Amino acid sequence: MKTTITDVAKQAGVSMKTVSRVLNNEPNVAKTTRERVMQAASDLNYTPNLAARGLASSRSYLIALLYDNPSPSYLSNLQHGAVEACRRYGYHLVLEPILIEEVEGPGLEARLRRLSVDGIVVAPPLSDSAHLMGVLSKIGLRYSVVAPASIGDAPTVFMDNTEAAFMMSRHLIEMGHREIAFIKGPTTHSSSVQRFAGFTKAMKEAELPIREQWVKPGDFTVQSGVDAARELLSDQSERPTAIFAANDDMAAGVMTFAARLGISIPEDLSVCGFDDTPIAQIVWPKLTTIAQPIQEMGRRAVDMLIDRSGVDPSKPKTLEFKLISRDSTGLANDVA
Amino acid sequence: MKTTITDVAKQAGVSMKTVSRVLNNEPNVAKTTRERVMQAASDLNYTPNLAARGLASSRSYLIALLYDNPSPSYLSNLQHGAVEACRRYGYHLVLEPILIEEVEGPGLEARLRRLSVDGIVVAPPLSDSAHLMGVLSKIGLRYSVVAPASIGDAPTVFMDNTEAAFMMSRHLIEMGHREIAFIKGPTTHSSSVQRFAGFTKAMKEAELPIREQWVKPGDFTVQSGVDAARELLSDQSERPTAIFAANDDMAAGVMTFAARLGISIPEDLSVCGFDDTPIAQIVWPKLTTIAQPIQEMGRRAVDMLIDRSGVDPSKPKTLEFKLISRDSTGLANDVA
DNA sequence: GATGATATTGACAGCGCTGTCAGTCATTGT
DNA sequence: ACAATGACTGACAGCGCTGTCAATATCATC
Repeated sequence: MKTTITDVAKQAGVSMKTVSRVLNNEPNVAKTTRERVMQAASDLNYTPNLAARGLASSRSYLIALLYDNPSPSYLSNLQHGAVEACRRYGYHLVLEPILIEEVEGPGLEARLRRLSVDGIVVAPPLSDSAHLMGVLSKIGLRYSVVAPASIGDAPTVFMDNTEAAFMMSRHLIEMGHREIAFIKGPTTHSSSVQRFAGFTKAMKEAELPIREQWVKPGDFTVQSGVDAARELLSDQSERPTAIFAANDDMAAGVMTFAARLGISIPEDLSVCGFDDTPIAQIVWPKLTTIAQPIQEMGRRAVDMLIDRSGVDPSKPKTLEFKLISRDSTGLANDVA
Repeated sequence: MKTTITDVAKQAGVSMKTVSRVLNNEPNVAKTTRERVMQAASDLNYTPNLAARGLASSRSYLIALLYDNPSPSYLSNLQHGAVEACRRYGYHLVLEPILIEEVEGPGLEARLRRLSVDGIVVAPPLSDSAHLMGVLSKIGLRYSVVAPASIGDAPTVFMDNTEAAFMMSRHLIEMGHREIAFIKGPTTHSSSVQRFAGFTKAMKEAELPIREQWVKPGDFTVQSGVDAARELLSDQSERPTAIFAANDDMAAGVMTFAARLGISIPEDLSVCGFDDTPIAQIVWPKLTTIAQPIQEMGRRAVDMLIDRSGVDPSKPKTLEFKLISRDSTGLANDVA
């Protein structure tokens, strides 16, 4: 037999409503009453029925995380931050994977409607989809966005990819590199577009030429890094002294390929990545990269959803990145 | 204004109950009625209110995943499988991280009680805790376990770590290795204990000696792999020809250290890992390892929770592993 | 000591759905 | 033809909680 709020009320000698007030930390309950109720509740091992509470108050105490399989470590960090924030507020996080291909599909709206959660956190790359945001707004679901760029008018947590890539490029330039190659990410991700933009900006500012053949496409996989490296490094007479890969996996691919060619890092070639995934510390030498505060992003996204005081949707919250200089970048070796 | 089941009933000209029957796929509804209701529901863009449904039927359509930050890729795979299975049944997965230290603590029981989900999937390493299972049973929560070993009488999904490690060891032995070192995982994980047991068994069967100084402790981190490798490889005159690390990260650590020493893999040294994490394909040469069907485990764990037909808790479901032979293992080079 | 403001409490009516049970048909068997 | 079966449907009473609103108790003020 499940104990209900009525049992507690009886035990404490008060009305159901008063028990409810105590349990929800509402004001205007006498201190002694509050204590009596608390005691009764713990005596009876009472736990509220979430469904009933939800039905009566039309809240679910659930937040959904919408994502489309990003890298495990990204997801795991974001989740971690989000769950932590949820717990602070007594909420729970439910997982809702949505393939980016499904976003424009017909079933999406029904699926989101059916969700019945109090709020939604949209993670990249879904956060690039204006269409998705539109549907969310239309349905009237509250949501916040973890995004590389701010779109729409929902609360957004933000990291300046352009600026980060700019700093990283400057880091290389300051070490004397002039022949810098770049491996791009998928052009559908706005974050990878921005990373390239940051690189371009730094090169322009330093009045260095961007050689077309030294800008390679990639898709964020290790393999695409290897492929790009093959093209970049095979011509001995014309080699860049540094390669900036738009993420760590591709940078790892570059390092792998360089190792096979006997090119030593960072003496003959500097390599840097982006994201500071676990792999950055696994490769040898350890990878210079950009650390994003992903957990913090998850936390903030949930904060903005639940505690909307002081949230101005028009002002996305910008979080700081960190350039982590490890061992894969070094002074340029002019011997070309 | 949210549309309710009453609206649909009116629109279709039937009773609420009949709408409910249609929506829940209950039998004994005339085909034409069913269609009329469906039509009405979709016309009105109706979506059931989960809280109300939950209150009335005392089901929540939620499954919780209990975990204590395993590696991101493990978690991500398990989740993926679990979420997929949940979706098939119209359930959702909520995340419930629990630190292993908290398991014995006082707040745990209250926290689990408060959960109000229909079922719980317990992931390793929490699944090693008999105490946790005890609490779960006591509360009367239905749960299933993803575990390296079967404990208690809950439905369990199972992979035979011992057997897998045995096979891997045999793989090395068959390639002519006799001097094989082993790097253990944390002894608190039953899976790492089993992996070592499998290794021992294979060595015994092949009548090969297990040298004590060639069995090193580790904690599943890359660094511990590096440390173990340092001890294992620094004495040139007495080097193993193969190293079996109890997980991929440590194997990667070994490879990194070997590279620094100029030891080439697999010519001078064979290395193998366990788990087939993404890193196995990132290192060079690619790592020979054991692939666990983690996603499948997540899927099964949820299946057993929701569709209990044909589940015999006393017979844990054993899933198959795969030995993936890549490039980090090769024939023993007898030149010692 | 009377007045209004404020703090504290409870009665009651649902929230939107499903379980129970009873009722209406159409179909089958004898 | 009549009972017995089974298919189909609906009325109704909650599930366990919270919102609303009214009632009462307490306090400060002049």
